[in-house]
Amino acid sequence: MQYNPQLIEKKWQNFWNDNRSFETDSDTTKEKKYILSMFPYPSGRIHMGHVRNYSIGDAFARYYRQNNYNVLHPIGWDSFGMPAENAAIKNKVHPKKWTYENIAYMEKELGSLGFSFSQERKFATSDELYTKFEQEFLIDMFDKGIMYRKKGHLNWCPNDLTVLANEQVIDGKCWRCDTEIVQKEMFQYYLKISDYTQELLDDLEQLKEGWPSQVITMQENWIGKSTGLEFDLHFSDESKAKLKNEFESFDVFTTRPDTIYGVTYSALAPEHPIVNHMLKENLLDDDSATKIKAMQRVGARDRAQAEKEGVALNIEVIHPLTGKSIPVWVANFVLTDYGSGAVMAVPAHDDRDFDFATKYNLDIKAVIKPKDGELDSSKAYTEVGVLFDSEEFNGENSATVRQKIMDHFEAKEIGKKVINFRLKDWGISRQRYWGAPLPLIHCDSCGIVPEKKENLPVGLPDDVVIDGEGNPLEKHESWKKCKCSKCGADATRETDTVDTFIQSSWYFLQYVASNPKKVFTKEDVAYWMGVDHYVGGIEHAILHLLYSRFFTKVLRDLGYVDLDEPFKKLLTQGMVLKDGSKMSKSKGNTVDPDSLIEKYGADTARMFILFAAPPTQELEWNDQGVEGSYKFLRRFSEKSENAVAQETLPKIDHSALSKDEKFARKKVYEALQRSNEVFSERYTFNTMIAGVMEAMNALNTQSNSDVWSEGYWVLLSVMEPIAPHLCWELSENLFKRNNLSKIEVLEEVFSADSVAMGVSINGKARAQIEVGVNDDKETILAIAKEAGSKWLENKEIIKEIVVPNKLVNFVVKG
RNA sequence: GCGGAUGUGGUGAAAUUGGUAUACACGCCAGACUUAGGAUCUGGUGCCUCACGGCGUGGAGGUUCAAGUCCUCUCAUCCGCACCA
Repeated sequence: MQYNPQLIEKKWQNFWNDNRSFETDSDTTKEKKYILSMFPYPSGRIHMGHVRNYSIGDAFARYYRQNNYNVLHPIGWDSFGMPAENAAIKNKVHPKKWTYENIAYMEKELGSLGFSFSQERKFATSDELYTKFEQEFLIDMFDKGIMYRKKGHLNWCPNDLTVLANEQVIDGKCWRCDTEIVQKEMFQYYLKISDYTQELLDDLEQLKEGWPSQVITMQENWIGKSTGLEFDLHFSDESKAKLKNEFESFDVFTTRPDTIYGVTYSALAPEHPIVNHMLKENLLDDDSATKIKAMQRVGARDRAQAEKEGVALNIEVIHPLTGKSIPVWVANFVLTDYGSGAVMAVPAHDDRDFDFATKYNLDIKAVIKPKDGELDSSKAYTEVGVLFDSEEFNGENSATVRQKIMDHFEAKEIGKKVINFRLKDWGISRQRYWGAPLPLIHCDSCGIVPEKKENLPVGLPDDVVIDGEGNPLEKHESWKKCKCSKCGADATRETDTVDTFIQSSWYFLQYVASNPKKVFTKEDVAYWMGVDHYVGGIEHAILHLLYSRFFTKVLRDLGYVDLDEPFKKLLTQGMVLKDGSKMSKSKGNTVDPDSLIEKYGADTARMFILFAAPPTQELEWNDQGVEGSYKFLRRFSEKSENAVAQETLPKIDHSALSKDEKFARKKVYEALQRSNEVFSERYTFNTMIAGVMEAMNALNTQSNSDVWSEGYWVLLSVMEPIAPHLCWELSENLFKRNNLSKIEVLEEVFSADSVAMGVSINGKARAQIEVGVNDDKETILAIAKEAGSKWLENKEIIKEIVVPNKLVNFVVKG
């Protein structure tokens, strides 16, 4: 058949639409597969990353459908977020209009690729229904204290009057107007992810089977658990008086209690309450106060780059074990939001403390030395060693003594063992319009109360002014006005909307809803969750995947689901590159999917993208490679003329076939076998496609029409997940599509009378032999000796090794 | 600095358990058909060598009858985190 992708692709896309071909089966006794590619943001047009993402997911979905699974393969739109609002500011388009027009256009693009998505379960997260369900969860979270409000330090742009996310601050300036960002303390809503850190860490264990190890590691590091000692450092009486008796002591945390006798100073973060107290009460000289204020102005990001700097506060604390007095400093390298924002400093055994002590000429006191060898006093010794100058702990191993010292502190009730996490509570407030409003009400007498559930959703007003200055909701007086849900008095709505990561933290649950107009039920979740294959970019390794895991656990505890982890298997796809770097508009190295499809068709695009590299690896774009995929599909189409139309798999007497015919059948079933392996464990679609090509090459060397027909019966089924349009067309014409289903691997084609083996001498390949499959070891050795006689002459054979079906190795001497 | 990944022909890449390294494709070369070919088909194609043969999976060692695969060290590139006490 002449290959005309434009014609057949349109034809089958219409067929699939008209026949609702990819909806789920309501029979829940069937075994299920939930195949999900991460949903897209409706930016305007699809790019190659999308094509790769959905081609991988679609291959899984189609494969499992052929193998009689009940397959859920949904898609939707992650449609809240800043770009819509930025477009509104720039082009005066309403965010809603911009978003939904983009969705319509991109749906057309995705449609032209022939992906087998469920159409009935589709939604956009900016749909009011989705917001309604989400607001119910948020109200429950607020009631249970999982969502709370507190003051936090935030990036604030004084020109645009809005909070910015960390990634929107570039070199300390607003990404849009270039204004210097200030740290502003304001009220924010948070989700208590800190209640779940230990579980999020522990449950990574059950994901190790199905998730890439690097993602597990990244999450472990991000959660950042550390165990150590927390204790108070008490001020001397003199210092207490100097601080006007406002402070008795402050907390420090250390993971190195073994170095406790080496503490020579203590350091506070510039934002520490004691520092602020001293500034406020004018307890510092002008010069010191100025320096500290300058430190406070530097953002966290720049501080990490800056040189170590400090100011002596001229106050002192008492060492908890030795009773000696220790000076207190302010240091720019002490983190405000980790631990208590204060540290004990051990310059002899910590690089940072060493640098600081050297710069300011502070005491350095070593208390650990190497087991053998001398202590090098020109730098900090941070390895494990033996304690000295440490009173009762002298001679102990520094690693094992940590527990003992912590026990000692606990026994004396001057400190305790604590676990610290790097992961902080999730700040979810955004002072933005295009997001889901927090369903909360501020009432003068009742405080902050949730909206009544029957009044949900709290939707967005359409008539807003979006000019990039401040939160449009804040300026919308009539929208803000409401009644208190508790006492009925006049009240105002909360104007913060939520982080869009909230929407993507549960969208995969709403897809399982058997009635898409209602929120998912426990039964839906019990049948469909977890996601069997989750496909997406590695860039979501931390945020999205961690938030989704957290949200799932919260919904479990709120009684919505019986589920601990949402994603069983995760496949992180590699980037699509051109000329060695990531495709991007600014580099001008993009390839437009639309024009590719127009020129070669969707099947070629899908095939190339799966053939050029394994899915987890980076993919280097190559126009000639695309051409190659197209040529293969054209040949695949044209050669189908060798097959004969029929409705069942032809029966073939294998023993009556010629060598080439036997070989062709073997290659065909090898391709099928490889396809089963690839989908169940390896995901290397490139090798699966190579197998189909090999089978085609082998079919071409013979002309038995039964072998051809059987070959097409099998290969069309194997290729269908990759190039569905062509395969449906050929299957329809040849086999009434009876072959697009589970096909058993025919073992008989793998049996052979003889097998090729290699002969090597001293491990060096020398000859090839052909032996009978039933030949015993002696016969094989005899044949091998004959073949290798040239290299065995006048040599003594010391050892003979026969690896059945593979090779014979002679070890010789002389 | 810490953590992770990758390194194989001219190129993208195969090699599933330690067992004939380079499957499949791109490119290139030659030939056929052709007025012509950037179409199609056939054959060839790791490197050195006229050949015999030798060398060859980033590099150096090691284990083994046998190493791309296992071990030790090392180099390069990429990614993530980065003063987390």
